[in-house]
Amino acid sequence: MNRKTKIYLGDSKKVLKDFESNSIDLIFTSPPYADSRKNTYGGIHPDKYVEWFLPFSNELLRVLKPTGTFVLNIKEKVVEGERHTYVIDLIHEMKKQGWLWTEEFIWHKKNSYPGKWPNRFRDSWERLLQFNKAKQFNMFQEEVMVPVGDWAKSRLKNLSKTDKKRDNAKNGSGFGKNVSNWLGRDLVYPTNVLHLATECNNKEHSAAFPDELPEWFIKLFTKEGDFVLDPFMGSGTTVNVANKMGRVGFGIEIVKEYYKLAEGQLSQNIFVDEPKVKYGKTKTGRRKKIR
Amino acid sequence: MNRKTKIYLGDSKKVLKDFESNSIDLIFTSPPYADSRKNTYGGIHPDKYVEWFLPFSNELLRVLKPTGTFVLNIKEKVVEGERHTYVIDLIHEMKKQGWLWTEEFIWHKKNSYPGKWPNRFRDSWERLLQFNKAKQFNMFQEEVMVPVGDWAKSRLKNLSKTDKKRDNAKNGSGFGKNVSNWLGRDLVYPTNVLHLATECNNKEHSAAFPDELPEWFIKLFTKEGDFVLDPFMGSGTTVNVANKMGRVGFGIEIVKEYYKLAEGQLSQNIFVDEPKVKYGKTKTGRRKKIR
DNA sequence: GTTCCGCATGAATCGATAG
DNA sequence: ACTATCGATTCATGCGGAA
Repeated sequence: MNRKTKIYLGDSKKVLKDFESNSIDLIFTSPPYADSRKNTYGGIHPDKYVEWFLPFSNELLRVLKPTGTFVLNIKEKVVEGERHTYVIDLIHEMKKQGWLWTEEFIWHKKNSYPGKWPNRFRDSWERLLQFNKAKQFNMFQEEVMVPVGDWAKSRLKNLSKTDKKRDNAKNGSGFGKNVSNWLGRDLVYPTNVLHLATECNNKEHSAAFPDELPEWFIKLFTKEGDFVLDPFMGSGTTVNVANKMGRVGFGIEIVKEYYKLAEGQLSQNIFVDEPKVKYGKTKTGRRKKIR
Repeated sequence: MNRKTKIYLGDSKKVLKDFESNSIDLIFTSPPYADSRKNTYGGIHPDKYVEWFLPFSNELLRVLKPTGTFVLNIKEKVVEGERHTYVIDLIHEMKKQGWLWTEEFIWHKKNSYPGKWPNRFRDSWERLLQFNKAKQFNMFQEEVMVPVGDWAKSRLKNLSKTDKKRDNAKNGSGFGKNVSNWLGRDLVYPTNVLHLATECNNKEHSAAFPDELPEWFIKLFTKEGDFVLDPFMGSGTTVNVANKMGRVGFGIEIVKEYYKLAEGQLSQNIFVDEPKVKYGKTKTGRRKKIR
């Protein structure tokens, strides 16, 4: 198997056929939501969502290592005043395929989409469903420990951002690794709620999640050199982060426009890794803008 | 119908038979969790949970007003390394009964139960499933507005405590109503994530939730004089809070020990409401301790 | 180089209007 | 009647320009 980060343009169901069975350590993805991203995959109707998704999850089950983990970022839409059931239906059907539904993490979004309606408040959270092939899976809990106390969450957020910048400036790789060093001590294990802000940077791909999201799960479920897959790559956040963290990232995207975005991001990231542009201000600035 | 707060000792399925149809404005409850509170209703096995719960929800559907709301606090247990599906199964079955699954709020528990396991982190959130009989239901959004900005959550917590105390000292009822006045302006609507601490006050009933939880939903879904029902009353938090807020509370509990707890709490609360003990420090202190 | 302020902008949802 | 489109609503965040 290819040991270098690589992205593919095409349908995951087909592209994955060339992937070896039991080869991937972590699958982290945020598939197109029902009725969103209409250009992609023809825009899936909520009632057809499960049926549409199952062929993908079946192939993902095959390529995942027995010790690997599949983290699915998803949230059901409101349809005619009710939460649609396609997500909980999907859990049932994936269990039938052989997946274990190990855990449900919550992404508590600090800045959720605004709006006011007579019958509901702003939706401020998304599901991060953890699936596994076996009850024994790799989990490196120490890698995601956080400072103790009330201030932990906001502090961590600021820390990780600052830390990343400084770490990038110094060696251009493995950002976030040294978070613990900055605070030094009194670390505790986190919970199953992640409290992160969405990012509004990415003008060209609206559905991007913050780096911190895949970063957290990559730290938790993989070690350096492991294989990370995002079958609905989008603008490539997961693959890019995985690559920066010294993992081997694989990304698949069917929309050429998004693929190109990811390609640009990734090549830039690799470029930054080269010694000669270690202090390249222009590149750094531009990378930041495109994210 | 009885217009005074009242609690019943018995099985909700039977007690509710005497309740009029379409009479309750809000049902807020945290039923015995699967395999928890084993004395209650014989301790329900996760695999039997849905089957066990449906007769209750069917009766609740009957007594709820068409404009009313049912808020169900629940979280699935881990069984053999997996999250059990009885909660999502329950959503399906309740929809078949005629319930609308309008929304899923998250209770993000600030101080979750401690512990460490090799394959999962501490569970730090619970579901608050909102069900309705009709798409048009009462919702008084202005009653739960919060201060803007980063400081909102911690600020609100302090505010509501102070406010409650001062409000109680002055007139002994309707705590929390004037929260907005203390800050004065810049209030925003909240989201569907509630970030509250659990309370460990109640030593005698382990499954108790904080006052703020029913308080928030009572403010949101009812006005003064409305009827609030908790068919799995436990130590009586919901009924007690409802009563303090000028609503008519109905509580049903099958375990005599819990019923007695609730009875003691409630009589104390009513006692406090009487003018002559307006400044009774002892009573206030004790009530606070027992919650 | 800071800090401060104004402004645009979202994985949204409802209800009304148009076809 | 049923579907598609559009305007109104709302707030945390990051950006750019100004002091």
